[in-house]
Amino acid sequence: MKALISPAGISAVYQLLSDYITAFTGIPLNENELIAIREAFKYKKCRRYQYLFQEGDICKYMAFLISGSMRMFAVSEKGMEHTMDLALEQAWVCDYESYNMLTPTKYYLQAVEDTELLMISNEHLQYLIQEIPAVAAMARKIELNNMVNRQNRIYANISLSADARYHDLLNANPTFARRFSLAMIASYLGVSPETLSRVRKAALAR
Amino acid sequence: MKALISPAGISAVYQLLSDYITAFTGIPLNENELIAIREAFKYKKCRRYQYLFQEGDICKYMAFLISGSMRMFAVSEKGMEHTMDLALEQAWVCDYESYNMLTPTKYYLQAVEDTELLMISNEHLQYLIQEIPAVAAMARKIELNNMVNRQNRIYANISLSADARYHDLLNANPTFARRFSLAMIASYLGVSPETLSRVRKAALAR
DNA sequence: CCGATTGCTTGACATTTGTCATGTTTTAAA
DNA sequence: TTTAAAACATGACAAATGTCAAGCAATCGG
Repeated sequence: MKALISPAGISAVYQLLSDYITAFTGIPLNENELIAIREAFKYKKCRRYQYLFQEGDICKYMAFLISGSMRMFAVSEKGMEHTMDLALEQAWVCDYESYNMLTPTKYYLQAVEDTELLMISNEHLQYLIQEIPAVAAMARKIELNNMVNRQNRIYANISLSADARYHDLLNANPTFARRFSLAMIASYLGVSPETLSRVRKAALAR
Repeated sequence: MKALISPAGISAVYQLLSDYITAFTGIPLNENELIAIREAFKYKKCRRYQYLFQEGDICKYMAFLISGSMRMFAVSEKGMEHTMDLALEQAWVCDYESYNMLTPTKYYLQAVEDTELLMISNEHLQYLIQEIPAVAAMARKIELNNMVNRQNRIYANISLSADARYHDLLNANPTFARRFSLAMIASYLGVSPETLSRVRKAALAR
């Protein structure tokens, strides 16, 4: 059995987060801020296929991926899975609606690979935002990026073919093809796995 | 020629905005706050078909619709219009990306009918957010609603048929069918006008 | 290393949606 | 009111995508 914890240990995990915050915002963190961040974020490891939440749960935490990958999807009445989000290390993931409004989520959040997370509740996050300028800047920037990404995804959905949407997605996220199964990517794009398989084949022929 | 200004005059227009803020947030506004709001928002009227911004412009203002309606759309390389947003009175509209990052917008914002607006620059908005709790709550709530709406639209796009997307949209916005042309709604849904026409016909047959 | 499960590919065909052309209806300006 | 323009509807057909079934390939636990 493989070890699930980072070889370098928990400490390195928090280091990764604070490095990310500093790099992402351009604002350094002082010693007190580092401590507050360590106290606010819970470390968690998920095995492959493990769920962080399921339909009907409240999404209590926003999660920062240290390693591994996750996907968030909904299940339609006919039992089909529809992928709302795909996330790799250094990405954030949560159901924004449930997290902020404390309503039951429509989604499932599942680890695609063995995954390490740092999780923060909304109360802790609001506290850090108030106290730490770098965290405030980060939260603001994440929200903005999220908004822009969703806008672009909507535009792709209403204007592009399956083929174009796929190549757009890979262009923005070149590693997705290696890290997520064909079925997951197809479901993210809103096409059948068969269609995506044919799109890939057509791309090879060029 | 029809008069474009509200019969009741400009004052009533600002009253509408402050009533909206109070009702939307549940937080009352005091006299000083009302004055600050009046100073921060510019009144503007747009004739039908007039553009508030075009591709390449910076979206300098967020607009609150007092009356009328607008749509925001992009034009693809093949010259097709793709509607990102449809807005009626009491709705807010802007290109969130351009407004916040000061980048040139990809979109056109056009009045669908003669429209009255109250517009606010990002600097003024940030100031009001700092100074007025009700405005802070409102901005937060608008952002959250926006995020949720986009998430739901993405889910509809990747999981529902043209027919289901149309009826979903009308369910959430029953007046859209009267206020926006078939072509605009079709382009919002990401289907051809002919398809939407047939969807409507099928709905009648039930 | 093996078998079983899962993921992927492929073909045949069905369904949905798009495109083009044309005619009708509605709208708005003179 | 009249007329031109725009919006909408409809039929015929084309293209894109979905579905189903079967086989192949990769993966993983024993």
